[in-house]
Amino acid sequence: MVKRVSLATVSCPVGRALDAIGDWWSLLIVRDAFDGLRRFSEFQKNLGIAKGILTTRLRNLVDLGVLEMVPASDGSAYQDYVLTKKGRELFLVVVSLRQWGEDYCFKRDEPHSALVDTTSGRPVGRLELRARDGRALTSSDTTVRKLDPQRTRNAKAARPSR
Amino acid sequence: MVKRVSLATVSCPVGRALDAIGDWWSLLIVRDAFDGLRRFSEFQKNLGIAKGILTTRLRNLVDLGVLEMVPASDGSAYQDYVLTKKGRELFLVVVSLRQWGEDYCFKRDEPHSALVDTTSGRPVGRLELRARDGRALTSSDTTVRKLDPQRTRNAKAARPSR
DNA sequence: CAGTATCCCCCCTGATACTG
DNA sequence: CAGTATCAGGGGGGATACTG
Repeated sequence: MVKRVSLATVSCPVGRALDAIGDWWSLLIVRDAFDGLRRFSEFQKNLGIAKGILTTRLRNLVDLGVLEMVPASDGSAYQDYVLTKKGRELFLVVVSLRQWGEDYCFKRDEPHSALVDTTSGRPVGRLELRARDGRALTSSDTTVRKLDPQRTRNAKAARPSR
Repeated sequence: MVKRVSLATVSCPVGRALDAIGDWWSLLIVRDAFDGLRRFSEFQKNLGIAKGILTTRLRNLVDLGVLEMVPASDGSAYQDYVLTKKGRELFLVVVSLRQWGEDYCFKRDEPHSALVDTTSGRPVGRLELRARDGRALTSSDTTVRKLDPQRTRNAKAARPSR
């Protein structure tokens, strides 16, 4: 996928992560994969995405190593798209978005889907960030230690100035 | 910001969250805000974003209630853009992206910025999701309990079919 | 400094039709 | 079903100039 600017080489991990899966559809596909969808048509129907776009996105995610193609579980001639380890480790990204969405993108009492612990069937707890010694941390307890003064993006990399 | 398709009304919190802050620049702006940037020019220089785009994005984030404008701390005639509570609670989204980026978007020994606990100056721990009873959970321990069979997006909401 | 205004291009997106 | 091919459009995105 060609982009205007590339964040693939910036020193900030957030930038690189967004470069990989920060586009409009990718995380939704990953979310659906967590929900058990595997087939082209399942993604297409569930997302309402155009086939061409879906093809591009799936290929991109496969190239990135987030999804992999495996022989279809139902024995058909096609492939299933399943999460790799790299893809499964996007779990907390999806969960963090889910929790924020639940907290701030719904009106009171407006129903939404919920993430449940399969063992107990009860909703999961809140995500937490802790210090090495176990103290819970919020944004005000942390700083980014920058390792170099490099700019956030690699200036002019994407397009020669006219 | 006008989009082709709107996810603002889907029942999945992930979709709604992405509808709000899932575009190319918004989370980068939020990340910079966590890093202490407040001024228009700071964002503009650090992101390398065009001024017009930045204006649009900042306004969108203010409209969403993620950022708010406050009188400039240096007494100048302009405004500072600071995170609201809603914005600060995107912290874990940014952290999850950061940790995934650190794990999968850098070569071995390639330097990257790190999030440190200000008190100890040491890198923070890993994000964790736990069940209500305290057990750590991974993606395979959870399921989404869907509350209605509504489609992921509101079909045809954005554009009448031709 | 902090935007606004304008121009323009390219790519993303979506729709439709087609193939094995 | 699982894509590929093709086309049209619209808007995101960048550069530049301008304003208070």
